Amino acid sequence: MPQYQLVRGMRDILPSATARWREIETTVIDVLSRYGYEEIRLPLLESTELFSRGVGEATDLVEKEMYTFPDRKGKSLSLRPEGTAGCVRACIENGLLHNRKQKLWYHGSMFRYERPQKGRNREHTQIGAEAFGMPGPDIDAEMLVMLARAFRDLGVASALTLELNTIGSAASRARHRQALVDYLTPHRDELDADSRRRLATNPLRIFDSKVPSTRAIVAAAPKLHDYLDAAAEAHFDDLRRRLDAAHVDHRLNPLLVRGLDYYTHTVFEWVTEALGAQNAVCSGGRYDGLVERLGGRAIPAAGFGMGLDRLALLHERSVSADYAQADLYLAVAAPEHASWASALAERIRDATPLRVLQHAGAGGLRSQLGEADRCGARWAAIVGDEEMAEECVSLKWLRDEQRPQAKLTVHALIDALLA
RNA sequence: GUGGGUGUAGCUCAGCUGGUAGAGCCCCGGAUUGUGGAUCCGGUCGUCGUGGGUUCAAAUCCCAUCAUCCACCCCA
Repeated sequence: MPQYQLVRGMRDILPSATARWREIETTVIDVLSRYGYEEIRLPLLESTELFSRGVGEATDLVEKEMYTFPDRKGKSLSLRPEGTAGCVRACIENGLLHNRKQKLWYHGSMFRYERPQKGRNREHTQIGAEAFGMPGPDIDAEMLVMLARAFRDLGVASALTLELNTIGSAASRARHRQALVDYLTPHRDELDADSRRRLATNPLRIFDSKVPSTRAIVAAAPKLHDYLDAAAEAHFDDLRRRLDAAHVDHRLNPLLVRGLDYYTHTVFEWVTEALGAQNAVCSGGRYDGLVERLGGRAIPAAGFGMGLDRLALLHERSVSADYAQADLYLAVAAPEHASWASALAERIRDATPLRVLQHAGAGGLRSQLGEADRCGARWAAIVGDEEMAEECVSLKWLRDEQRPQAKLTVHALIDALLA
C-alpha cells in the first residue's frame, strides 16, 4: 500500500482517460465559441462572503458543503463550489458589464465537501457559461439549442433528457413561498424530519420529498405555477415555442427547483438514467437578480454548469473510441541505427503533423513491433542496415493487412504518410 | 451528516471450521538471430489497507482506524 493516498473525494484522471476528457472539452468549447462565447479564467479561491451572499446563506451548498478556511491574516476564504458567483464578481470588478452584453465560458475545478459516491466527488470539473445583459427568452432558447448541439456532437444526446421549468420572478417566488409556508406550518408535525427542516430553509424542495405521508400533504399545497405573473408565463411560453421550432425536445418538470438562491424564471437540467443517483449532467437557468445582489447594476443573466466527470462517464458508456498514443512508431533493427532514426523522426515531425513515437531502451525488433501495435500506431517505420545504406525506410501498415510493407525513400515516406 | 457493502500482485478476483499466499489478465523473455496481433513455454511483481488484541501460529477471529463503493441527502 502506498504511503500517501488521495485526499478523500479528490481524483486522479489517468492517461487512459485524459484523451477522452480532452475530446469532450474541445468539442464543448468549440460549440461555445461558435455561439460567440469567450473564455474567462477565474480563481479557485474567493472570499467566503461572495458565496454566502451570492449563492445564498441557507443553501446546502453554503451551509455545509464548502471548503472554508482562514488565510494567514484571518480572512475567510473558500474554494469555489460553483462558478457563477466568481464570474459575476469578475465581471463587476473589471467593468465587463458596463453598457454591454457578455457571453463567457470558463472551465475548471469546483469543490464541494460531500459524501463521495458514483458521479459525485469533492473535486469535480465543470465547463460553465454565462450570458449577461439579455433579458428575453431568446438567449435562454439559444443556450439550450447550443447545449443540444454540444450533446449531439459528443454523441451522448440519446442518453439525455432536457427538463424545464419556470420559477418566475423573485417577487412571485417570494409570494408563493410565503403561501407554501402558511399552508405547511399547521401540518408541521405530520411532515418527515427532512421536510420540517426545509420548511425553514428551502420550502420549495419539500415538493421533492419521497416520503408518502409528506407527498400526500404536499399534493394539496399551493403550486408555484399559480403564482406566476403574466410576464413570467409569457417568457416561458415564448421559450417553449422557440425550443419546439428548433426541435429541441424537452419535458416540463414543475418540481424542478435549482438549489441555489439566485435562480429566477427559466431553470433547466439535462438528466440521464445511465449514471445512477447522480443524474444531472448539466443544469442552469436565469439569475436576473444576482449581479445587483453582488453590487453591480440590475443586469439580467442566464447560465449553466456542465459536470465533466459525469459527462465523461456518460461518454464512456455511449461512445467507444480508441485513443491512440501515436500515429507512427519508428523501430530500429539494432542500437547503432538509433541516431540515424532520430534524425529521421525529426524530419517526419517537421514535414507532417503526425505523432511519431521513436523506440527507446532495450528490446529487439519483435518487441518493438509489439509496442507499435499496443500504442495504436497506424504505421511502423523500420530502420536497419539495408535501409540506412540506401537512405530508405521500410513502412509497414499495421492496421491494413492488404497493403504490403514497402521500402521507401524519405521523400516517398513522407508523401505516403500525408496521403 | 445517516445507512449498508468492500479492502489480498499494476488490474479482476480465489484463498473452507486459524497452519505461514494463488489464478487469470497485463508486463518481460523465448519458440521465430530484421517483423505486431494467434498459439505454446518460461519469468518478474505482495508490509493480505493500517494499528492493536487473542493464539504455539492470523489474510482468516476480535477491536479500532483509514480508504473505497452504493444508497439517503444534495447536486454538475
